[in-house]
Amino acid sequence: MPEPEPPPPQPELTFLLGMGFQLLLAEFDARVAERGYGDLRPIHGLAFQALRPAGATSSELAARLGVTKQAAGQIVDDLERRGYVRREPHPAGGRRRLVVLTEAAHRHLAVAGRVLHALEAELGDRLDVSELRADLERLVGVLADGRPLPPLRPVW
Amino acid sequence: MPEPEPPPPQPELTFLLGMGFQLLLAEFDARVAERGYGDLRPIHGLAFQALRPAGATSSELAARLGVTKQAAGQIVDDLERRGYVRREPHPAGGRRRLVVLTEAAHRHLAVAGRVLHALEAELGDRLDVSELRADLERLVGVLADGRPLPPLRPVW
DNA sequence: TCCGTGAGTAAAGCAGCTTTACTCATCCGT
DNA sequence: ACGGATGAGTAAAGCTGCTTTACTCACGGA
Repeated sequence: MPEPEPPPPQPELTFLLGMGFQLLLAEFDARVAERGYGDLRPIHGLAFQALRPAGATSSELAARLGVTKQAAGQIVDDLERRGYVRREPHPAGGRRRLVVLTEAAHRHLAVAGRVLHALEAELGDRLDVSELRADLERLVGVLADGRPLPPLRPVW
Repeated sequence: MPEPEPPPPQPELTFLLGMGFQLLLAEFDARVAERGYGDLRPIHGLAFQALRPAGATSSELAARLGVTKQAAGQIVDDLERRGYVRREPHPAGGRRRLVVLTEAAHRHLAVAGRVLHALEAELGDRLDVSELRADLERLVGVLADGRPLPPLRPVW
């Protein structure tokens, strides 16, 4: 019989990472949606975190999210229409405008944080999460190879 | 001073999974591209794997990739134009057509396999990959909760 | 024979971006 | 004081990789 090419020997590490991320994020997203935030995608949560401490301009937001400033501007437009952010005059003046979170966004961050920690705690009952976390930190450290981590993006 | 919400305590597990996947896939993709396959995206590799043993109809391919049959049809059209697959009459007749891999696709699978294993071997020199793999298998098992694993998709 | 079923195709629509091309306000060097 | 250069923001079109809607066609069985 013909022997075309060796099959992947085990579940590939790359595959497992992707599948783990996909399943965990899906579960997180479903639970957050259950709590009334079905209108927010992961990128919105990342935007909230990027804006958390004191706000930012949409150009700064663009850099932190790894998208163009036009895309960031569209995200901010969308979030503003839905009451999650406000645009305020920028203290440094110029053409800048400071994008800041509203109370609604802070409430979402609090809920999302609680959901995430509850989820990790549940996982902690079934496997050694701290070992996994330590291994992943090493993996990320090795692959980043001294460079700063790029923004987290939809991958492909 | 106001105390808005607790900051995430550590690098979140979800974040680390996503970042690990993103970095590892990017490195894999770059190395495969260096070997002359810059024209193939991850979805094409997944399609090759789904078609490997004896080919499949494009509807079967759609199911395995988790996309509509129209999307699978477009992927097949694209791969056919570029010489990675052929459409043959289906032995079971009907309107079906069997999509099979050409030698070019088998060569790509062989190259991609070697690159992936080399990459994992390099990581193995710097961290305990088998422990990580075992942890990830447990994580995926817990999150899948008895259900079959869904197709791997771009996540968000 | 006719109908149901499932494969495949065609065309339009859509989300979420990027690219290209600008407008403005401020800053800095002369 | 002035004339760029710089960087924020906006506008509009384009693009990719899908989905949705709507068919056509071949076969299989009642």
